[in-house]
Amino acid sequence: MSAAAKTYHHGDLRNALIIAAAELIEESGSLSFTMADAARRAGVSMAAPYRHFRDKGDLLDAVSQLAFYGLGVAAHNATADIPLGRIERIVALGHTYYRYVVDKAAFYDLMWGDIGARAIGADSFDGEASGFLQLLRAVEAYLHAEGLSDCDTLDISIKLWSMVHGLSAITMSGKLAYFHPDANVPAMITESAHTFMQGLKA
Amino acid sequence: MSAAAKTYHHGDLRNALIIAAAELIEESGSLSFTMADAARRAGVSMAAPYRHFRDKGDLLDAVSQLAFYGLGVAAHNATADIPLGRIERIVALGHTYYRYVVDKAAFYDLMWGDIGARAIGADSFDGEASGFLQLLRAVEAYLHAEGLSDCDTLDISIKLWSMVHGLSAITMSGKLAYFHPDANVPAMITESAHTFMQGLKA
DNA sequence: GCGTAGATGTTACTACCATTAACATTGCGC
DNA sequence: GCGCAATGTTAATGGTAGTAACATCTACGC
Repeated sequence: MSAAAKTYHHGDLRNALIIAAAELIEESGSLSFTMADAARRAGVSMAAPYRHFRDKGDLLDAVSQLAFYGLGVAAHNATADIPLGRIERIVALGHTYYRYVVDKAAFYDLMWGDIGARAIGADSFDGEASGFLQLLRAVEAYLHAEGLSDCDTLDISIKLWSMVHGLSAITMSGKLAYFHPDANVPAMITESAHTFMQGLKA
Repeated sequence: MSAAAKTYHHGDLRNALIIAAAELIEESGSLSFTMADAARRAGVSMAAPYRHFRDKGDLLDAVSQLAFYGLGVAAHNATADIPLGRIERIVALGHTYYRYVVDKAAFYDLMWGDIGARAIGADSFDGEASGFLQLLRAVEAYLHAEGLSDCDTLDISIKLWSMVHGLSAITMSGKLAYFHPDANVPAMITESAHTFMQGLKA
């Protein structure tokens, strides 16, 4: 059916609602959109969403997965031409992560905030699209190339991820600017990765 | 007046509300308490809080400051007997941070979440109680003791903080357990700090 | 084809919550 | 002590999440 066709049944309301919610979140810069807004944007009544999502949190879960997926895609695109084994590939992943957090600031809370609530349904990490999987690969290749094969890839990947996540989170919270207004965060990400890798060799 | 005395005027309602809100947040493990709840717990009508706080966000701001203050106190207590200049002092601060985030999980969103909203009123970092100030001191002393005086104390402190914050945040979000269920986070904090410092010397 | 079961939508609630308005009490400066 | 500003109270208002009862469509067995 055409986009303009008005049928009693929407056809793909579930996805339409996810997209509507994502748009509302991006536009408003917060998670406080109303179900009625999302429903209106999808062109249905305000009760219709409850046929597809138990409650608002359930809808937010779905948007969250979309956000994680988007991060994975961004990571893939950003590193496609950088050879495995180079630290530049790891650094590029870090920059992409930071950029994603900054650009999609409103998604941040959705992905990482609200501890416990949406923590369980973490299927967002499955599959090739997972940004973390890409980091694991890049780290593994780097460690191999540098003769650090006895290091724990998973352990190191998590530590690198934490560094970047922490820097991104602190920046976005506004606290960083409070005592280091002119911090160059991407540069710090690059340096941190290098310093850390240097420390591994010692 | 005694605690049980019922007077028309509460006497210290502002602080009573902050404490009530903090308790409700800890008990429920989320920020979704109602103003009516906080007011009831403080023993006043549901409209009374609005004489002291513009809205709920304003009350949350106040609780947030309390949370930061508590972190500073915890940091101070945890490092009192560890000499300045030792890396152990830095590591202890990291462990304290992590522990605070885990123990007061519900405060996490308040302190770091909701990007932009409460980001501006960052007075939480002022004064001696600030945990970050304590980190700065510990890092400065360590760099001096190790003959790394040409390093930028602020820059390194922020990087160390980010590492710990990232690890704490990722752990609390539940995502870490998804692919590394038996991760020993405190150990990772210790190792990260050592590896990073080692990298500085290279 | 056709008829019906279940999926999906709709309208019309309910209950709750943040916030405000109008009114009451009280402590403090003069 | 007097009067006013600060602080509380009760009673709306408006808005939102979620539910119930009813309507329409779609898919599938026959």
